[in-house]
Amino acid sequence: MDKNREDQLNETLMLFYFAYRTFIKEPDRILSQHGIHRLHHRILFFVARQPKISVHELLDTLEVTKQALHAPTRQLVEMGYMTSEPASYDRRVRELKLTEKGEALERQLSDVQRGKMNEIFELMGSDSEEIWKEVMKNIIAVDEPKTEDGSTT
Amino acid sequence: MDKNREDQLNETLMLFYFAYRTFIKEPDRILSQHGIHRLHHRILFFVARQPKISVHELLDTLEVTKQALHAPTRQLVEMGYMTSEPASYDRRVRELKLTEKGEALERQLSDVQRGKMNEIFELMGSDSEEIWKEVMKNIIAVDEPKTEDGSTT
DNA sequence: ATTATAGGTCAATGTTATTGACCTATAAAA
DNA sequence: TTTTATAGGTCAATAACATTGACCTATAAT
Repeated sequence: MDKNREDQLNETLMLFYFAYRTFIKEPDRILSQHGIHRLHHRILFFVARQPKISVHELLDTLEVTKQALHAPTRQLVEMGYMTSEPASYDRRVRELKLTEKGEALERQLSDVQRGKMNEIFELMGSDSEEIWKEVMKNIIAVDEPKTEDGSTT
Repeated sequence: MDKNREDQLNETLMLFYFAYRTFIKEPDRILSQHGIHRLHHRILFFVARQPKISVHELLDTLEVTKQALHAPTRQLVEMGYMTSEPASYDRRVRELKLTEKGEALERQLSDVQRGKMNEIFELMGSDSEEIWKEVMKNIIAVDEPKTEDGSTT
């Protein structure tokens, strides 16, 4: 790989780091006003996307241990942002759902990020949205488990 | 904002989170084999890009306190990955530089990321690289300080 | 001489995360 | 029906990573 190409790729590495850091800055500022943190936002986000998600599914999504998830989850329930009720189909399973208060906070936090992405994609055109997503999907793809014949599961 | 548009933007939020997490996974695995961590990679990366960078410049780049930077920096020097020498122009300033051993480790870590990005951009075409970078630059731009007349500094 | 800058260090604190152990409740399988 | 597995909660110990605050040396600039 020639020097110039390496410099271009180094720029992408820097942009990835700086962009991610910037992207979570404002939500983190809002979270801290409520005495909660990044992981709380992630929980709120994924519970909002998939109401009645189980603790187990959330663990698999976030790739953390249940001990790491437990404290923030309990806090969110205690603060009235979320409920945790036994599932009718299996009383061992807890179904997590946002309350109206939780939905409002999740909206406030994620709207900052959705609004910024929307603004950029409107500025740059809808092709940019598809391409940006495709690049990100390709990055994630490396990490996905494969079956023995090489097909993705 | 209609429901469908919100769903599309939610997908971008998920992709950003999952892609960033995947992107640092393999370097983190290598780092842990050496008993060091994410911040060490960041230090190695920025010192590699800008040899003779001062501690102060590195603090500004990484946006951490000097107390947070200090331990990892000292470890990297003690482990023989980096040197810290007084600058000729101002003996208070320490110039950080990678040793050959440090350059090799930085290359090993960042090549995983550069290689992945290169592979994706080759697959998707050079337009995708320019567009992806432009989106990321726009995300970073929100956070940049502005002068009174609105021009970026 | 005084003040400011660059950097190093110690202490206290707190979040995020880990591994390991152990508990209850419930469901599924033998 | 007894046994085993699953879902979840909790406690403890540990550790990275980060903060604020305080204080120190050395050097440069005023």
